[in-house]
Formats: sequence, C-alpha cells, structure tokens
Amino acid sequence: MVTLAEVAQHAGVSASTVSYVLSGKRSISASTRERVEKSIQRLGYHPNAGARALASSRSNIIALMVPLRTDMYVPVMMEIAIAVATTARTHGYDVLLLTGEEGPAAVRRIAGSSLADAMILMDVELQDERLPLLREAGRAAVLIGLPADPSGLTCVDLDFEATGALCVEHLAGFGHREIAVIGEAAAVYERHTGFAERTVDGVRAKARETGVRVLHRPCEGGYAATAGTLARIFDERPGTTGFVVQNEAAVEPLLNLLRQQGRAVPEDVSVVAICPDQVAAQASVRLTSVAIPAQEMGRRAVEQVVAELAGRGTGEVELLAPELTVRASTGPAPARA
Amino acid sequence: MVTLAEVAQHAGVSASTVSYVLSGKRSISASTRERVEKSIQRLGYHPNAGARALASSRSNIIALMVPLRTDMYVPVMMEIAIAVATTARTHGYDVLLLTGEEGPAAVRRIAGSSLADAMILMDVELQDERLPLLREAGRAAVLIGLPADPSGLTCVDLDFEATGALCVEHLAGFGHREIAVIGEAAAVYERHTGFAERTVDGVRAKARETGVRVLHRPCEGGYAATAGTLARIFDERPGTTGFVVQNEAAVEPLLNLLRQQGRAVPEDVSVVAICPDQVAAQASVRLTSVAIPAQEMGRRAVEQVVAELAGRGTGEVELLAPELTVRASTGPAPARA
DNA sequence: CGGCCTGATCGAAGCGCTTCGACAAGTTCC
DNA sequence: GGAACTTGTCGAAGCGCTTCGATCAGGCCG
Repeated sequence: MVTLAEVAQHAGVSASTVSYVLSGKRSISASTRERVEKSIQRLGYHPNAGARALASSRSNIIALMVPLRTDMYVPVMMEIAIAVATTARTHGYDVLLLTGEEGPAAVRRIAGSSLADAMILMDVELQDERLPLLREAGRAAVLIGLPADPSGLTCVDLDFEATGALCVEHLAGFGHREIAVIGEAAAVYERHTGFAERTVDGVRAKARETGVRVLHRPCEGGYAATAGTLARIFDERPGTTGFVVQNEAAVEPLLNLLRQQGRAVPEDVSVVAICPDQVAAQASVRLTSVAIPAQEMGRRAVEQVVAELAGRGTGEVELLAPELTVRASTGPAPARA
Repeated sequence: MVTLAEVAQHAGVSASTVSYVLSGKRSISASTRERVEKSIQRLGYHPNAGARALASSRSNIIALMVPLRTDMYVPVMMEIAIAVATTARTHGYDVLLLTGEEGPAAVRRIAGSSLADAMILMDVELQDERLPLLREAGRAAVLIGLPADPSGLTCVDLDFEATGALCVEHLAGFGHREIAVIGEAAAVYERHTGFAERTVDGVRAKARETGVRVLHRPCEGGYAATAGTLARIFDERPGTTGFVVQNEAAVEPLLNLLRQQGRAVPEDVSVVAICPDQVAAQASVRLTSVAIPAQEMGRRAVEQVVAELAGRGTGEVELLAPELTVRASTGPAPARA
C-alpha cells in the first residue's frame, strides 16, 4: 500500500503539504498541487481509511439501520437503502449496513466505537427503544419515519396522514360513501409503527370531514389472508364501494378476489393503493395510487444527515407531500342499489 | 470517549494488558482479566474503530457490492444482504453497503483505502469487469454468482444448471413433452448474468436427455409483457403443457392469464417456478417451485470470506443443491388431444 | 525602507490502538 | 539445585494520517 509519505517524497514535498492538497484546508500553489496530484496518480495512492478516521475523528461513514423484519414491504426498504448508499457517495460518505437484530445495542456500539459519523434509522416505531440512546450518543442522526416524540431528532417521512386523507378525498370525490382500509399486518400496528397508524388517522379525519364511513382492517397479505379480510369486510359493510390498500402483498390478491366475485374495478368498486409506483403500474388493473417516494426519502435523509455533520442541521421533521396518481382503478361510485 | 489508557489506569494495569484482555492474544491471569473487564463495564468503553484498524490493519468490515439495477428480483437481493449483515455480525464483522453505481472503481477504492478487509460481490456477470481488479487487489473476496472464469476466486451460488434440470425432470416425470421457459428480462441475458444462462443450459440438457421439447423466451414481467410472451409461446407451440418460470414479476400475471384463457392449473397446464419460497406459497395457486436460498447464500458467502481472512480459504466454487418443493401447480400432463 | 501582512510550505505532535521484545517470578526436570 | 521453560505483565514503537504552530519569502504601505 502506498502511503502519504511516499507520495510526498515522490513529489518532493512534505507529508503535510500532500495532506493539504487532499483536503484543501490550506492554500497550495498551483504548481505544487499539480505535482502532488500527478504523484498520487502515478503511485495509485488511496488514503488509508483507518488512519484518516483516527487522526480526524471522522470516519466518513454513515450507519444505516434497516429492520430485520420481513413483514413489511421489502422493495421499499431496499430502494431507500440504495438511495441512501448512492446519495451518501455523492457526499463522500460510505454506508454501513446494520440490521435490527442487534437492536438498540448497535446504536451504542457504533457511537462508542466512532465507526460511523452519523446514523440513519429506518422503520422507526412510535416509542422506539433506540431513540433515547441516540439522543444520548450526541451523534448526527436522522430517522426515516416519525416517532411519537421526535424532539431533538431530524425526521424524514412521507406525510402519511395527508396520504390517508388524500385517498379518502379522492374516493369521496367520486361519490363513495363506504370505504374500507386494508392495512398492514396486525403485527405492524401492534408494534406501533408510526406510518401505519398515521395513515389510518388521516383516513378517519378526512372521512369525518366528508361524511364517509370507514372500516379499517389489518391484513397479513397473500391470498388466503386477503380473502378472509375481504369476506369479513363485505360481511360487515355490504355497501362498501371504495378500498384503500396499504399492503403491497394484498394488492394483487384483492384485485383477483374482486374479479372472481364479479365485482368490476372500477365500475363496481374503486381501489386506491399506497405503494411504489412500479407496483401500481404493473398490477393487473393499473392502480390509482399514492406513491411511496422511497428514493426521495433516502436522498433527503442523507442530505439532512450531511447538513447536520456540517453543523447546519435543522433538527426538524420533514414530511414529504403525498401525490396521488389517477390510473384505471378508481371511478364514480355505482348508483345506490 | 473513553480510551484504552483510561481503562488501563482505572484497572491499575498497563494499556497493553487491556489490549490483550480484549484480544485474548496472550494469557492473562483470571484476576487481572476480571478487574479489566469490570473497568470496561464501568467506564462504558468501546474500542475506537479507526485506531484499531490503523494499528492492526484490519478493519473488521466486509464490503458488500449490490447491484443498482432493479430489473432483477429485489427481495432476493435484500434477503441476501440482510443475511450477509447478520451473519457477518456473528463473526465480528460489520458490512459496508456499496451500490453498483461506482462500478469497478469501488473495488479499487475500497481495497486501496483498506476500508474493508474483504468483499462480497453480488449479481456477478459472466465477464465481470470487477474481477480482474479484485484478483489484483489481493484481498479476500467471495462472489455470489458464477462468472465464466472463477479461477482464484471463491464463489457461492445456487446450482442453476441443476435447478433447470430439476424443473424439467419434474415436468417430464409427469409426462409433459412440450415445455416453455419464461425467463428473466432480455436485458439480463444480454448482460450475460450467469445464473440466467446456466438455468437455460440445465433445462436444455435435461430436455435432451428426456426427449422433451423446450422453448425459451425472456420476459420483462408485468401483465402486458407476460401476456405478449405467453401468446407468442402458444402461437409457436400450441401443445405446450409445462412452464418453468424464472421471473418473479411474471409469476402472478402468468397464473392470471392462464386462468383467463380457461387453462386450469395444474389440470391443463403445469407451472414450476424458480423463486423464493414465500412467493411460491403466497401465489394465487400454490406453486411447485425450486427455492432460491437467499439466506443460505448470504450466510455461506460470509463464512467463506471469514475463512479466507483466517487463512483457511478454499478459493473454490460452492454450488448449493436445488430443492424442488411440490405444491399445487404441477400434475400429470393432460392426455394428448 | 522597516515593519507587517499574506501565501506557501514544513516539522512535529498526536489520534488510540496493537504488538513485539523484555523481564520478573514461578515451574519443571534431570 | 540450577538450566530451561512457562506465565503474566509492562514499555515503547509504530500504524498513516491531520493539524497546529512556525518559518520564510515576497509584496505592500506609509
């Protein structure tokens, strides 16, 4: 491995000069800079990450804690993770991948060892165990998701309340009076994952406002579970004509089941999904949907974290405005029987 | 931040003694060890990762390069990535997440900076640009996937040839004589991703052996694309009664389309999928399938990499044997018309 | 024209850890 | 009973980098 000292010798300057060329923290004459840069090229020099971290107490690594669970829609997680990784690179950071398995201890370990300069947490629960540790660690941190008490922590998330409201507004605008929400798996609500509850809150609020009746049912996803959920919904509310689906694993089963039951979409029943655009566009009926802006969330999270590391942190909650794309799965409610 | 020296002082020993307690590289008396461990607890000491990396030239980090592309089934990637991260932790390693974006340069950067001790590459192409750099870097490395020339590199992958053969064998055993393979997107083949081609090779070989006719068609996935592919297949080979599907995005569309065409599964047509068990079990018809052992692949990759770092590397190709699970989508071929 | 400021460079100190050699104090063995 | 080990501990040297003065050569000002 080539070292700074070797580069310095090759360029006929001191080690510190090379360091300043690299960091730009002091002015260097054009001729010296060129000479040094040429030597760096020639020798194929790469600064040693450990030495750099030790000397500067900056690792240029951002830790990303992803949930271990697979009861939530994985592609969204992956998309966020990839967006985080690529955005981080454009700011000169690498990303360390932590799974939830280690739990809150991971926060302590990473902060304690100075392995990462900052952390991004995904799948944040309303009362998340990791948050006290995070505050205490005094490191830059951004949450993707919104806990009950976000004080002192920067958060990035889709505005799920507005999302829920938007879905209801759309359906109500089409004259639907009875709406069912097919939600995430029950475990997601039990764990008090913020986004799921907030969506329902938004749905309820807008329903009240527009005088629409709402029935919310968790659903495990998959055919069998969705069939059961759907049967119970129609049992309880036979007049249901609008669906809001917030569970990717229930989308396709739902469409199939409705078809099998002879309910046409959107003539008899309208469906709005909360899911990535790709899923909505590729479903058997092109779905009217509110997209989950996974990329945008990952990108914003990194930008916030980088801002915090640069001392320009906001410590604020940033909610992304939902956007509803009308496709082929929603239409006017059928005339009342 | 608490340092080694502070722990040493607190425990009344020298710094090196604390270091040896931590690493176990020299014998330490029980009493001293206890005292040091107690001090570590009390002070909440965590070794500084950078300092450790610098002094030992070991970062205890494994870099994982995941593809940036999303034309391949993402959940499998995610499952592998998570398995890698959790397995790595059990061996004392953290995982650095690199996306394909940086391309081959990432290999050079990571190796050059000693940021990671080893690399795991996913989505390896037959002629992968990263491989020469990897060999040259002289770092421990494991590929998940199988390039054309794996010499000198440890590889872990599902035995896709055997997988293809197994699918055909299963269908042939049920008396199917005309089989269609619905494959990955054309781009996957153009890029010469090993697994896709190897599956087809396995299919062809076993078909020859059993006297079965095979038609292979790439497919983009989604409804529209799958419909087109399916139409062309029946057009060309009206007698097709068996399908092998290696594209998760085509599975559900295919089942729906067959149903719409009045072809019952498995009475008229049998379908074998190559996909994660979860997808197979949750599909609208429970699918006979060969599972993609994502977790196992991630786990084995880490174990190989750890072995290499410990100097017990094999440098060999490890192909995991496929397992076919019979579910409800395959049965005897219908009597010839 | 002497003092001062600016710009470019250097030297040295250290960041917190690992590891090697040294050494004192037992143990073992013939 | 001492040579030859073994065991447990320490001190010091460095790993490769950043960064803080310090230095030195010019340029500028009154």
